[in-house]
Amino acid sequence: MEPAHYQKLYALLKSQIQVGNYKEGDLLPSENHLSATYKIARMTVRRALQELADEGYIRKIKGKGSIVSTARKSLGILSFKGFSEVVGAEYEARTEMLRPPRAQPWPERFFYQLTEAEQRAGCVTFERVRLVDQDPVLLECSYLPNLHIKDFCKNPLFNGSLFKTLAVRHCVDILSFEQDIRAVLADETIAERLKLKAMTPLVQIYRRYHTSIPDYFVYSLIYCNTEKYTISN
Amino acid sequence: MEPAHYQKLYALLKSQIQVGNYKEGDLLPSENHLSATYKIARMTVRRALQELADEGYIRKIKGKGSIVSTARKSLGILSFKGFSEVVGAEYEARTEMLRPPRAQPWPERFFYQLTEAEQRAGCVTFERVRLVDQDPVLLECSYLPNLHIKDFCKNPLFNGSLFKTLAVRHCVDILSFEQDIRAVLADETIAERLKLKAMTPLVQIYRRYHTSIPDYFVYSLIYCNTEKYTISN
DNA sequence: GACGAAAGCTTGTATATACAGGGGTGCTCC
DNA sequence: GGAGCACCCCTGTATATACAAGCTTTCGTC
Repeated sequence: MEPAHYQKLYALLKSQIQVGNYKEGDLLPSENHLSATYKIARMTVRRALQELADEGYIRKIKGKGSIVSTARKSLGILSFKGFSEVVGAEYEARTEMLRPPRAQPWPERFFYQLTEAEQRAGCVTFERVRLVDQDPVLLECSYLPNLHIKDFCKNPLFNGSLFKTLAVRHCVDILSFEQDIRAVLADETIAERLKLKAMTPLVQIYRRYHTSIPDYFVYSLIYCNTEKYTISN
Repeated sequence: MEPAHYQKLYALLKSQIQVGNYKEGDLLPSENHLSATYKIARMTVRRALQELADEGYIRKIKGKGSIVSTARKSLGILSFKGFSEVVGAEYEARTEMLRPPRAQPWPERFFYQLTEAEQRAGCVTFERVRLVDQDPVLLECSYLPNLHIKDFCKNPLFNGSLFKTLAVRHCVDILSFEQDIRAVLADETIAERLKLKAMTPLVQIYRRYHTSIPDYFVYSLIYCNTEKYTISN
């Protein structure tokens, strides 16, 4: 069945934002303008804009218009926050690719139960470290079922972002996630990667991201050193 | 200014659900029925129901109706999940009040920056332990600014739930929260409360809950033993 | 020139109406 | 009695219209 008008407009505007045709701070065409342009009722346009606003793609201001806002609303993407003594300081954050994307079979005893289709497809996996002020504070291993992501390994990540890469190049949108959090002691492998003493307490996070494609999930295993910074979401 | 019709209907239905006039699984009156009862257009009713659905109070089913669903949608309330060997087992969860609610000044060096109004009002604080299968796994210290919560300390929590107490008795709704997560080693005090060895890694969570009252926040400091269970949200 | 009112844009709320399509009930026909 | 169909109630989508209210610009008056 064909998608509803409001869904088509929603998808259209969203993709334009993601690709960058509308940039952060830009004013979207007004509701009446969109209504006239696409020959649909204003209430239908409003419905599409409402969904964009709910997901944080735009911010609507009465009397003014709809403003594009890249900052997705509370999808709980990990971010860091300076702790106690360093509050207010400025950070330089950087991400390093430790192990570039490669197609391979899933690890044995994966941390989430995989469907048979996922199991068969194998996975694309890579490993990144995030550094704040030269300190490695986060180790992230990402796992994507090798489906819907043709040629993923052939190019570097779009803007250095996995989510943007999936959205722009593969039409896969991250909608939400579930996560399991534990506190663990660093083992030698991780201690070496994060340059810390063994037995340092770390936050370990298993994540399963839900996408706009039914039954297509993206997985991450994350280790965080929270001595100097906390994890916020 | 008077709230909009859809907001009034939204608030009315929400409170009826919270109080229990509509129970989980119940069918709400149909949109046309509500429209006729309250003499407002069906589209306006739909708007109210849409908000309830967005927040997970109801689940709408085409051709059937709106079903009340107590389980709030992903507000990220902490829940536990059995880990590896215990997946599938059944748990008996219990909460114990270690230190009952009491009004007192705020602790020195509180983990979130307080406004002057909050500082002046002082706080109501209490401490609870959550046990799973007799094991204490979570220690939660809650702090509420002593405003809008008259006689909070005089009665036990409604249904044992802080959020339900605030909603039903004080008309304060929890809308969202921000949190800071760290991994720490248990000190002696906490080790004793959670009956574990010192130096066990714990997940420490600072939370600030946003409520339906502007500038009114509820705070929690949480310690979790994640040896056997993980934290999900 | 400065200030203020008015005009003209925007989004927000509300209504009435229409039709599509899913769910459930019950009836008819076999 | 059972399968299938018709009907009714429900939510989903879409439209046209109206007015309220916020923001910006323009224009006119002082």
